[in-house]
Amino acid sequence: MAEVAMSRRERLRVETTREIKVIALRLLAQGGPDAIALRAIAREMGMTAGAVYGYFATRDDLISTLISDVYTALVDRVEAARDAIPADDPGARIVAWGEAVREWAVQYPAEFRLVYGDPVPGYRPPPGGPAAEAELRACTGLVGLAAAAWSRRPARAEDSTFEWSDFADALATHVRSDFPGLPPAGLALALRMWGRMHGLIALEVYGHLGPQSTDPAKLFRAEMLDLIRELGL
Amino acid sequence: MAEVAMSRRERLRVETTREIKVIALRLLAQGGPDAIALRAIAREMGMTAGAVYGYFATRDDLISTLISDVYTALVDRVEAARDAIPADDPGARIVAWGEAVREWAVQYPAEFRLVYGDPVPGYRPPPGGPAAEAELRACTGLVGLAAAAWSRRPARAEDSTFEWSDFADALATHVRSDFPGLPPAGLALALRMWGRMHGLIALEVYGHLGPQSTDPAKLFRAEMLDLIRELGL
DNA sequence: TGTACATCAGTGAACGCGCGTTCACTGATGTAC
DNA sequence: TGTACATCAGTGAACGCGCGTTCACTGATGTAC
Repeated sequence: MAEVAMSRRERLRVETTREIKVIALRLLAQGGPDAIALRAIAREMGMTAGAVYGYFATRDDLISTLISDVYTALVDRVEAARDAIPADDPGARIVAWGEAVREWAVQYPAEFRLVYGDPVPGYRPPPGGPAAEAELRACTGLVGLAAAAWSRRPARAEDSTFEWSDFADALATHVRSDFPGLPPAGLALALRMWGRMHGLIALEVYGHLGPQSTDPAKLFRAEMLDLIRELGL
Repeated sequence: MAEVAMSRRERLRVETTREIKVIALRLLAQGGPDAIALRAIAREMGMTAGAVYGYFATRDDLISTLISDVYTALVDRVEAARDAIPADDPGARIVAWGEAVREWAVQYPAEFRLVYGDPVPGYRPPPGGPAAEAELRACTGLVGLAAAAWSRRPARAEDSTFEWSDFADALATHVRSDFPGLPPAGLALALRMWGRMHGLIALEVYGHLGPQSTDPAKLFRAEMLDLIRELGL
C-alpha cells in the first residue's frame, strides 16, 4: 500500500476501518460469534451505530471481510512455517504445516471457529465463499506437500480407485496443471491430510479433547509423525 | 418407561415435552442454532411463550436436554453399527464405527453441529458438560476398538513416549480398569482414531470439503481403510 | 493569505423486530366424599 | 351418581433488552480561487 500518497482523510479512513475490525475480533474472542454486533462495535469505539455504515455497507460485509482477513493470516503463517523447513525434507514440512495450524488455532480459537466452524448467526456468506482466495492457497499448499511426499510413498493397491471425476472440476484442473504427474490418489491424499490435521485440532478447540488429554500437543505430534511414517518419510 | 402406569395428565405432559424437543430440533435443522428460541417453539406449537416454562425451567435447560438426547442417539446408532460386525474382525468394526458417525453427521448436520460445533449463542453448559454420559460412552467405545486392535498392531518405537499422566485422571483410571493390559499409547491411539474420524466429517459438514470433492464418502472410506491397514488389520 | 464553497465523517433519534422471563389469571381436568 | 374442592396447563399482557438499518442533520476538514 502506498501510504505516502494517502491524504490525511484517507489515512483516518483506513485507520478507522482497521479499528473496527480489531474491535470486532476482540468481541469475537471475548463473547463468541454472536458478539460481533455493529452496535457493540460502535459502543466500544465511542461512535454511533449508524456511523459504522460509513465503513461497511452491512453487517454481513463486515463478517465476510473478517473471515477473509483471518483466513489469510492463517495461511500466511502456515506457509511461513513450511518454508522455514528445507524443501528436501517433505516429512518435516508436513509436520511443520500441521503444527503451525494447531498452534494458530490454539492461540486464536475464536478465529479458528469463525473460519472453520459455525458462521455468525444470521450471516449469509457471499457466493463463492467469503475467503475463496485464502482457501485456495491453503488447498494448494496441502497438495504441494502431498505431491512432494508422493514419490517416496510406497504404492498402494487402492491408489487406483480414485479418479479425477472424484474431485471438483476447478480443483482437478488446477492440480493437474500445477502438479503434473500427481495422480488422483495424490489429491485424495492431500484432502485426507487436511482431515487428519483438522480432526484433533477441531476436537481440541471445541473442548472435547481437554477433558481427556492433558497434553493435546503431544497427541497431535504423534498423529503427525504417524502420518509421515505412513508416507515413508 | 412404564407407560401403563401413567395417568392421562402424565401422558400429556410427556407428549408435550417430546413435542417441544422435536420442534426445537426442526428449528435447529432449518435455521441454525440461534433458531432455537423459546418464543419460536411456542409459536410453532400454538402456545404462549410463557407456557414453555411449565416444561423447561430455562432456555439453557432445554438446550442441555437437546444436546444430551442427540448425543445419546448418535452413540446408540454407532454402537449398533459396531455390534453388527463380529467381534473377531476389529478392523471392520473400526470402519463400521467411523462410517456410522459420518452417515449420521451427513444425515443430521444440524445435530452434529449442536454436539461438536459452536454451542447455541448465549448458551452456558452445565458443569461437567450437557452430555457427559454419552461422551463417556463414545470414548469407551473408541478405546474398546483401539484395545481390540492393539494386540495385532506392530509395535512402534514411539509407543513408549506416552504415559498415563498424559491423560485426565478420570479417563486413565477408567481405562486401566476396563482394559487392563492396554498401555498409555493405546489410549492415545483411541483419541487419535477419534480425531481421524472427526476431521473429514467436520470439514464435510461445515462445507469445506463439498467444493473440493464430489464423493466425500469415498474419501472417508479410503481414510478408514488406511487407518486399519496401519494397524495391521 | 484569506475567503467561499464542497466534501464527508459522525450524530442522534427513530423504525420495527424478536428475544427470555415473570406473573396474576382462567378454566378445564382430576380427586374425595 | 353428584357435588365441592384441589390441581395445574396454558393465557395474555407486560418488563426491559439489544439488535440492524435508515435518515435528516451538524460541523469540522479540505479545496479552489
